[in-house]
Parts: sequence; C-alpha cells; structure tokens
Amino acid sequence: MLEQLERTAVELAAEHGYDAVTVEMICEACMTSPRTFYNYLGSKEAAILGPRTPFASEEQVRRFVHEPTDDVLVDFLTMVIDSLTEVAVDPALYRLRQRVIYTTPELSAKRLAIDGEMEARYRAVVVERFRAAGRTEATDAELDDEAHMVIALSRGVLTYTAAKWYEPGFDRTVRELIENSIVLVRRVLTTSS
Amino acid sequence: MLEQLERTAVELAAEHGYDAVTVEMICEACMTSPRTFYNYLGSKEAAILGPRTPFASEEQVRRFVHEPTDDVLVDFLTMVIDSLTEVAVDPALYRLRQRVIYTTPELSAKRLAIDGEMEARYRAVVVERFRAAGRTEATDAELDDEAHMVIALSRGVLTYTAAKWYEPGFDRTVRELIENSIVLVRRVLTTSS
DNA sequence: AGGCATATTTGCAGGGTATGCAGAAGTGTA
DNA sequence: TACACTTCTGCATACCCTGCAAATATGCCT
Repeated sequence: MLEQLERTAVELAAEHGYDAVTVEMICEACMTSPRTFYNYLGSKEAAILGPRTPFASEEQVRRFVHEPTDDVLVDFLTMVIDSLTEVAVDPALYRLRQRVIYTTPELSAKRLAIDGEMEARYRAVVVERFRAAGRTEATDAELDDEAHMVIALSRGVLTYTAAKWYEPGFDRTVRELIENSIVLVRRVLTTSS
Repeated sequence: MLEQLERTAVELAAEHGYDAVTVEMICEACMTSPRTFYNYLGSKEAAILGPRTPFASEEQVRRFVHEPTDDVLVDFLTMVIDSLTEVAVDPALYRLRQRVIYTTPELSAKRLAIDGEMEARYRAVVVERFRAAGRTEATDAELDDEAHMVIALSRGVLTYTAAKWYEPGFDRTVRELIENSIVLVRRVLTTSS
C-alpha cells in the first residue's frame, strides 16, 4: 500500500505537476482514503521525496577515515556518492522521483534541507579522519572548521553534479561526472582569471 | 502597513517560533484583517523572508567582469557579499529576520531556493568575465561549466559563512569571515589528508 | 464456524494557509 | 453633497494536515 501510494503520487506529480495533484486524487487512484494516506506518509511532500537519503554505511565511513588518499574532497565525495547510488530499488521510479523533485523548487528546497541535517554527522567523520591521519598540530576548532568547509564544498560539487545528472542529454556515469567535477574544482581554484 | 506587518511577523516568530505564530495573530497585533495580510504579503513565509535578496548592481558586475584579480572565486564572493551587505535598512530587524530564517529549516530551505534562482544570471556574468579576460581557447560549453562550478563552490562558501555568521559568539566582520573562508578552501584543496 | 484480540483503515471535526470575488469603508475632488 | 477611486474587509471555498474514536479487516484459538 505504502509503495503504491508513493508510486502513484510520483507518477501523477510527474504528469500534472506537484501543485496540481491533490492528496485526494492520489487516494482515488489507489482506492483508499486520504486519512490512510496521511497515516502512511505524513504529508504530500513525503510521498514524493520518498525515504530519507541514507547516511554512509559503517564500512564506507571506515574506509574514508582509515584509507585516505591525498585528497579529502575526492574521498569524501566518493563516499557520499557511493552511499547514494547503493539505494537502487526501482530505477525508473527513482529517476522519475528525482525529476519531479528537481523540477519543483519547493521540493528541491525541502530535500536540500533534509540532506543538510546529515552534515553535522559527516563533519564529525571528516574530523575523525583528520585525527586518524595524525593532524595533531591543529586544535579541535581548527579541524572542525576545516571539516565544515569540506562539507560545504562538497555540497557545491554535489549540487553541480545533480544539475548535470538531470540535464536532458545525460549519458555519462555518476563517477565520471564526479571526476569531471573535481577536475573543474581544481581548475577554478588554480588557474587565474 | 506592509512594513508593520512584516516587522510584527518577524518579531512574533522570533519569540514564539515560526510554526506557533498564525497569520491571525499577526493581524490582531496589527489591528488588521487576515485578508489584508495576504493582499500585501501573499504568504506567511514571505512576511518572514522579506524582500528578495538583490542581484549585484550594474557597477558591481562591471567591476567583477572588467577588473579581475587572479582569483575568480574571491572576486565573485566579494561581489555577492557586497551586494548583500548593501541592503542596510533596519539592521536590528534584518538580523532578527536572519535568525528566524536560519533557525527554521523550512525557511532556510525556501531562502536557498529563492537565492538559487539567481544562479543562472550569475553564471552568465562569470562567463562574461572569462571572455573579457581573453579565454578564447575554451568552448562556450567549457566556460559555462567552469562558471557553473564557480557558482557551486561559492554557494558552499556562502553556506559556511552564513553558519559562522549566525553562531552565538559572532564578533568578526563579514569580510573577515569570507577571507577566512577562502584560506580554508585553499587549505582543504591543497594540503593532503 | 464462532468468538476474540489486534492491527489497519476510515470518517469526522477542526485548525491552519491561501485565493477569488464582491461589497464596504475610506480618500480626494468637483 | 455627489462621484470616482483606492484600500480594506468578509465570505465562501479549496487544500493540507492532525487528533480522536469508531468501523473494518486480519489472524488465531477453541
């Protein structure tokens, strides 16, 4: 039932636009009552957004912390992207969902806010990595600041990547996109003009 | 009237929390009707968010495009921050507003979305600067990509800066914060681990 | 099958945001 | 005072969402 409600919500929103679809419509299509919809999903938004994006697994975090390359940003982005692409389930529905979210400002905003809630946790992970790498010369505050910035930059890169990913003529893999993004970051920060 | 409604909305929200304040409350405090509130403001959100953040002025854009230093990111951030801090008006109300927004996830999200709408325009400005600097070796698509990344990174830095700015013990100026942020960006991208 | 406990589903009342519309109230002018 | 014009207001309506209690379905035991 939950699955059917979500699917129907996403499909209807993709077809008519998020605002044009009412909870009642979704329920009629699913032959159930609005009250049940709210019991399962809590809100119309939640139906479209779907399950919360997962935090990186313990194993992924462990690798990030204890098997560093010489580039935090790349490692961090790799970890996050890996955790995101692990979800799988129904790829068609997944992509439809993303499309609806991405084309509805209200929903992208909400999604950004939700993902932002994980940032504090990720920040701690980054600090842990710094510590593990023997960064003992810096104070806690300094490392936390630096971790904060790693997260902030990653957010930028991920935003950029997501935009590319949802552009009409998308053909490359996420990994290629991220690699391309990193190259771009370096270019922006090293070349003049 | 409009001003009074906004001020009252922000003050009540700061005191009781955004969700706890109803439009009716605001209107009672202002001795007016809910209908008038909606005539002026359109939504409760709008009352708290206030006027849209302005785009950089023509003069600021001109300087960014034609008087480049060797660092796009710094120049871009400088331009944006300058345009943001030019607003002025009532500083106390301004800060109260920011605080309410920053402490209400729903509102920060919305604000981020609104600001995001200016990114396309800023991207064009960055490309213009690249062109003015004689970057003729690159294709349009390449420059646009690079500009896109400048914006994405800036968003990250601005997010970081905003977080710092609204931390309890804030004492430094925005300019100092930005400079500090840039240093941090470079460190993250150049030092190992 | 009948009876029973539990879980799921539903209806209903109500509070909140927001919009369209038409009429009321205020304002300035001849 | 009469008129035009702007501003404000009330009312009806649509939609989102929540709490509560009743109805329905489900599974299990005798």
